[in-house]
Amino acid sequence: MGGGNRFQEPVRISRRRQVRKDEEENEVNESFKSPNLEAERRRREKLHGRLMALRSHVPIVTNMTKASIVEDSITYIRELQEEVVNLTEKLHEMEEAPLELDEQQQTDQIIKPEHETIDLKEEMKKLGIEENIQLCKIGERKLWLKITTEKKPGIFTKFMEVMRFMGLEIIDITLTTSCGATLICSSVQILQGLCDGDSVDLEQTKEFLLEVMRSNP
Amino acid sequence: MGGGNRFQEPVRISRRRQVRKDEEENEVNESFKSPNLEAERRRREKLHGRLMALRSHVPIVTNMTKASIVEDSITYIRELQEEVVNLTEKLHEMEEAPLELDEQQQTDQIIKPEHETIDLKEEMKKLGIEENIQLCKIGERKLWLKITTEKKPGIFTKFMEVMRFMGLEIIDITLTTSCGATLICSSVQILQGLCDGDSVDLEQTKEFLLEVMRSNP
DNA sequence: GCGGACACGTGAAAC
DNA sequence: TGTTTCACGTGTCCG
Repeated sequence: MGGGNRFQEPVRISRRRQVRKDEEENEVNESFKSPNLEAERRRREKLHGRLMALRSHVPIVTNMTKASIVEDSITYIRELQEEVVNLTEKLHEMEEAPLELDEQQQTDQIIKPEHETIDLKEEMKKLGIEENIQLCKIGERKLWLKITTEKKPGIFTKFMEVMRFMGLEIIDITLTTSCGATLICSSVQILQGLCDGDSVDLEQTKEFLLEVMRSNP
Repeated sequence: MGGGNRFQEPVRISRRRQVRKDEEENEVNESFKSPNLEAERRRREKLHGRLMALRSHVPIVTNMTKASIVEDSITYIRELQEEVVNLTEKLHEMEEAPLELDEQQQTDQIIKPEHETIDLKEEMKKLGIEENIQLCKIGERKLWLKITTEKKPGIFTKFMEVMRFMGLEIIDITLTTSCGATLICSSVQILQGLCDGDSVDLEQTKEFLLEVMRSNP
């Protein structure tokens, strides 16, 4: 890009307009026409100020030119929008746990990576409690599990005992209690047993966890 | 704001310039001067296009005018920036767990809401292990605690047993294991005991947790 | 001197 | 009515 890089300084110096070259030659000459002259001046000034303000809000400016300012601001807006999308995505990823009970149906569809998902909701309903267990195989020797149950003291301890007994090592786990309900999400590493050839005996794991749920410590 | 709301349509119709009113009167008249006429035209066109593009990237536009477009885009950029800040803040809040061990010093300063923070790092160091316990009172009957320790099987179970024994109800808890280390963050509700008048016996809680750390199940 | 970028003053249109 | 915004053509600067 060639030409004048910097903004051209206004012809007038102060607030009031200064005589231009034309008017210098023949001072008042015809003077006349300028119904909206100053108004137009103010308008230009305003737009100029806005553009400078816009420029000050954009971190990276390739060029001082007006078009470049607007262009850069567009790309910046795009970057910001994408960043917001990514962040909310990440946030929702981590917020998977504190879902409302009603929203679980959605989760059932979203999280179904490799293997089948065992949904015991109906079976739990027969027992009169709103319990729900989901198991997913998310890797060669990794499981993802989610448990919703009533808040019962000691159930978490028993859960941990079962996990340890089954040779499942907790990689990470979150527990949240709200309104008398408990939600547990966890990824576990399979240390021993449970492996039947290439796959994991999800049924056995389910049974053990069910036992924990049913027990009243 | 009075005047022309919509952008004025260009005088010329097609690509090539169209005669303006001045030139209509006396066709070729003097024709002459326009060394950069078309260049200027292209420049205006470009800026106009950029502004329209900018407008298309801003969801809320109060007015079609140029200055308004720029102004709205500024406010939009501000909103986006603030949103990004808030989201990253939230994200870091939730990511408190998988902090590097070296970064704990920062956390010690950041999270110090109401009561004193008990840092046992030196004491742990004497024992030759990189263990760290922090307790904070975050409410009338609420504690926030953070434990970093070696990854030892069964330590989590024992931790849960201690919590239950002390009458501390887990509100929420996260456990993360990485590189042989375990990080536990949890908020707990104080159900019974532990209360000494208005404050909580953090020392006693600390001792119990310390016992869990030292035990080798 | 050519091309790009700017401020300027103006007529017209929209409200 | 007047005010506001626009596109236009021009002079001018700079690399």
